[in-house]
Amino acid sequence: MTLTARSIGQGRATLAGEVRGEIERMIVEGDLVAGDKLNELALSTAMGVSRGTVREAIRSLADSGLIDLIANRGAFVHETTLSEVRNLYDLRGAIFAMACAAAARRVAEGAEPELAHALQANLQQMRSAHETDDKQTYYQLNIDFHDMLLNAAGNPRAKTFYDKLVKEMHLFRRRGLSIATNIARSIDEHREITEAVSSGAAEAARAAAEKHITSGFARYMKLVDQEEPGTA
Amino acid sequence: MTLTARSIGQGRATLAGEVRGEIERMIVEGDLVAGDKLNELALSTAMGVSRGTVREAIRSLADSGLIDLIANRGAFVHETTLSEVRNLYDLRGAIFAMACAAAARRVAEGAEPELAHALQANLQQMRSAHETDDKQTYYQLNIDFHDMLLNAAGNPRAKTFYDKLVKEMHLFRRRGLSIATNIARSIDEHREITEAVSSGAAEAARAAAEKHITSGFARYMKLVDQEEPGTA
DNA sequence: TAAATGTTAATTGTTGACAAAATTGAACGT
DNA sequence: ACGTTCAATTTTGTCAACAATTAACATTTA
Repeated sequence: MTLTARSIGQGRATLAGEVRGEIERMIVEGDLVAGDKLNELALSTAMGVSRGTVREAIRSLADSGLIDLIANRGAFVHETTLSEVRNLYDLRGAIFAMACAAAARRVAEGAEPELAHALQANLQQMRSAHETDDKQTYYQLNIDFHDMLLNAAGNPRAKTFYDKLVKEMHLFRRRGLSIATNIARSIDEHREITEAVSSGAAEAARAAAEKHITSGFARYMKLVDQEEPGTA
Repeated sequence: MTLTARSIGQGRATLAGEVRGEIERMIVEGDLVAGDKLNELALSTAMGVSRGTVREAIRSLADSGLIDLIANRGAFVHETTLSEVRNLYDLRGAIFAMACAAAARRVAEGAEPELAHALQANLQQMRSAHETDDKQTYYQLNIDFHDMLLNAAGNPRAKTFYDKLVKEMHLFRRRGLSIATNIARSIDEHREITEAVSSGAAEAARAAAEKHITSGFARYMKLVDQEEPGTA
């Protein structure tokens, strides 16, 4: 592969950074699946860079949770177990709840004059996307909704970690399970969050956000269970 | 420096892992302070390993938040600002609250038969350490208390992240501020958490845990403020 | 003097080679 | 067949050298 032009995205001032992004893409897009081994030599020749550079990229990815490192044996795409998914949902719920509470406080302080309007707009678009059954748009709006709140919380560290969690959860979304289950219910939960945040009610926002993630997990579990019963 | 024998701590199967631990120690113990530059060559000759190995160690530390990486300029010990400390406290509170709620649920399920007793014992020891003004012991017991709860939550990922946060917060604890302020109050908050978790009351445990971290932050801020007013 | 420019030194980025460890698989015996 | 031993091969860990970038300093010029 030749390093493409679009690679000039963000953390890519250096070659290793570019390679890192490429490997991450391979994992997220399913080129590499859970359990796969990352062969340093193979990757380096495939990408036309040196082994050391690939090695550096892999090391940098390891802490993100997408990759497991075993000394003298190599790097493997992390295999997320069902119990880990539960843990990830718990963590994500905790972060998101905290972020929504913080966002609500900032709204109350007048620090986020645009937020209420933006959330409301997103909610409306989501409803029409649902009506027209536009999954693609719905999916993006859903991401945007959570991003807006995370950004409004004014806690960049929280956002970074949240994004990591979401990325890692995608690793488990292999079996083609559609994420979108019970959309109507999910949208209503978004409405609750929007109202609480917009009115500056921190505790209500926190509770609504936590509930949203928790029931999201429940919806997901239901899907998994009916697909492969008795794996829990 | 020659790599000491005690280096056989945890992530030390490989040389780079050992170097990483050594650099981390330097940062935590104050050998390297915020803003300091990490010179690859200097470190490598000092430790008697190759530059590449030091480089790998530094890269691995970067994601932990202790170190900032700037392309073509090098690695610097992260300078934690006051607003970042607030963010870290918020995050830590969210994780700890979630963990305590999870621990309470596990107690309710009978999955943690030892926990209530262990927490109670810790509480008692803490009280006597406070009476005899044994700061060293108190400090360790405080760490143990939080560790027990994080472990009981059954969420290793949460514990890892929590530990990272605590480590990063230590970076800000330069100016010799004693961490132990209003110990009596802190112990009473521990009692609240202990009671909620022991009785399996998840929501109460969550609230008590969150309050504990929040008021810990308030106590800390009071100290900082009276030391250098007008920095917030 | 101060700003701009050119030159040199120091430091990071990248690479290829060598050493050590792990995996593979064939030969061997039971 | 089955497991064990051990050499051959592959793969990772470490190192030292080279290239590219940045920082420091002297020199020129307005």
